[in-house]
Amino acid sequence: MPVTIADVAREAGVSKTTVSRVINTKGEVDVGTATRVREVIASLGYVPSSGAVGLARGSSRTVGMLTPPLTWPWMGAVLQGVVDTVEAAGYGLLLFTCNRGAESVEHFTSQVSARAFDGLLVIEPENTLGTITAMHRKGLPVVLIDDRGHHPEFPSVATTNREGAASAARHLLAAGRSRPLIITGRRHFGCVADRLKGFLEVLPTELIAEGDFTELSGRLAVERQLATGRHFDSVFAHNDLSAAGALRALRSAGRSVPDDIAVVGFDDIPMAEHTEPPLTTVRQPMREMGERAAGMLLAHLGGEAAPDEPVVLPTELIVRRSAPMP
Amino acid sequence: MPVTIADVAREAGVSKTTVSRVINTKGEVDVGTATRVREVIASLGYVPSSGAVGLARGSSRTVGMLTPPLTWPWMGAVLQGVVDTVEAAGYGLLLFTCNRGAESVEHFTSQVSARAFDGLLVIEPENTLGTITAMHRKGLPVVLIDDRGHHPEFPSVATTNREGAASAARHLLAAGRSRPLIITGRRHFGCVADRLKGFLEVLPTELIAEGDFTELSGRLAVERQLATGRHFDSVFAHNDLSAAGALRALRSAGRSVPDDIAVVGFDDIPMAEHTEPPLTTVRQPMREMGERAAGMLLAHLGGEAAPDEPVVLPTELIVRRSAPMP
DNA sequence: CTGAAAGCGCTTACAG
DNA sequence: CTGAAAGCGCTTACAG
Repeated sequence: MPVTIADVAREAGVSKTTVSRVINTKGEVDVGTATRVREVIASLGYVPSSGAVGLARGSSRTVGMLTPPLTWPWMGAVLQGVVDTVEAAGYGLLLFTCNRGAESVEHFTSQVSARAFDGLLVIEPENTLGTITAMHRKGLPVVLIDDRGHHPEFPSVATTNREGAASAARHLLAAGRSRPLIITGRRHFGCVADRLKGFLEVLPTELIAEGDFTELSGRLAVERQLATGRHFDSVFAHNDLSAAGALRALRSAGRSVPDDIAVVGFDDIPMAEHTEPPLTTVRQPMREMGERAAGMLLAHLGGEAAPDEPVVLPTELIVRRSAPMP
Repeated sequence: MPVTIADVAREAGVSKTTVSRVINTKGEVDVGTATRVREVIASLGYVPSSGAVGLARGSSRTVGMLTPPLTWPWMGAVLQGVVDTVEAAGYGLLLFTCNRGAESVEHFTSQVSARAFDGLLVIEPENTLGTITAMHRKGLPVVLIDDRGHHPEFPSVATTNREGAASAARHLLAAGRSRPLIITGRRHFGCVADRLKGFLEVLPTELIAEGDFTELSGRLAVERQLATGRHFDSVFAHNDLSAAGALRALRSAGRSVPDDIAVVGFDDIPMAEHTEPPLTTVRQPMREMGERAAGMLLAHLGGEAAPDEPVVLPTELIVRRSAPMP
């Protein structure tokens, strides 16, 4: 039903080969012929079938991306960075999410989807790393975004978790805070260990509550700490969501931020500007991470060797009112 | 290099036809043969090439999605709804963004990408509607998400903008507010006209400021209104971002929310829970919209007739402290 | 229950 | 500068 290259060829009175050549501007073609072919293409509204092109060329000019839930507050930025980069290179982006746990990963792997893309971008695969590694070993180019501490055998891009946390600690220290409460993410994440280490090296404390990156866990951590009656003068939360929870708990308890207690988060999600007071936080360049990861994958597909060291992008301390400049 | 159906056939001592049959569980196959083939598939790690399958079958089992910037606060929810639905049906999702304006739409259209998908999901195409309509007329199934007032010739899913705004007005009225300031989005959006109308029918006012859905525009609208000295006792913002701006401006000016001025937003983005005070808002079921739109497209691809009326999902008033129950 | 062969819509040496 | 033909990896009537 749709118009094919054969239709164009017939209409223009040339061979399919010639049509293909003008489309891909490959090899010499008579200027007159080329114009005529182009006119026919336009008038017929011809668009090459990507399936056929991919089959013939042996590549799909598409990259896949496997993501955690898209409702995570920083996913939009990463995704935007990836899409921009991929699109600018004339590639397509095939999106997968592993919401439904291991089952959906199986699905993902064995689906026709495999080989629908030339390379794969992965964010925080959790229980997926084994599968991904297997695919990588079979020859699928893979780049990991925001490695959380599993050091995979493929390239990855990360941020300076340790140094970022250290900068938060230095900031609090400079503001005269000496008894911080740390609200971590799940301990098995590599980034959590790094942030903990970076912070503690600068500003040691034994007030450490394990959270899970949710607003609720931040709120609970502060409530429990207040209940113990043990003094603290600041909070360092491992992400902005739990920092927002901490802010809320402090306000409910009648503590003033930052006068009584300063609060620093991590991520700089859009919400961080809008909490009360606005949140001082360690910014992760999520969009840039998406761009870099996509760029690395594309370069690899283009034949460049993959870097064997993880690419590490710098964090930046964003100072707002929850922990102002001293 | 990768293993093909021919490799499997050879290894299992059968024809490609038979392999294809066991993969697609089509036609009768001897149980023994089937098991053997499956073993070979597993041991070789064979995965069909989606390009070849699509070419042979004439469909790609992939849907495309054209989106505005992914950093918009409610995009994650829509996208998640779409991905879940599409994945559950065994389809892939190809993501496109029209960041770079008309040029990127051209690109999008004429790219190999066209025909890489069987159907297209579109959010708020702005200047793209013409192109999309043309593609639709050529036979591409299209579903529009969150129609903003261009009533296209293809199916769409929307929310009850008018009734949602009316519910906000009734809520303010019940709380004894009679002088609202309305902060709209761009006037040429259909949803803006609907929200304006729905609100004004219940609670007329001549205090109307045109905004553009940004935090800044909400802040400025309130600042200007305060500068005029004209009294107002509430704000109805056409989205949560500008409502957040309004909250900030009111706080800076020393006005108490909700005591002096009640504020109601629209959308219920994740941030709405975390403003100070938390925002009363008209919730749009973004995730459900994504699910429904994807479901409609899939059903259409499956042969069902497209509904000729837009599907309209109900909004819901979420009451928080910025405009509490009377 | 199974296979040989044609065909899906392209690209790419190979000839000319 | 141009074309005929083979081939990419599948599926699908058609025969048996």
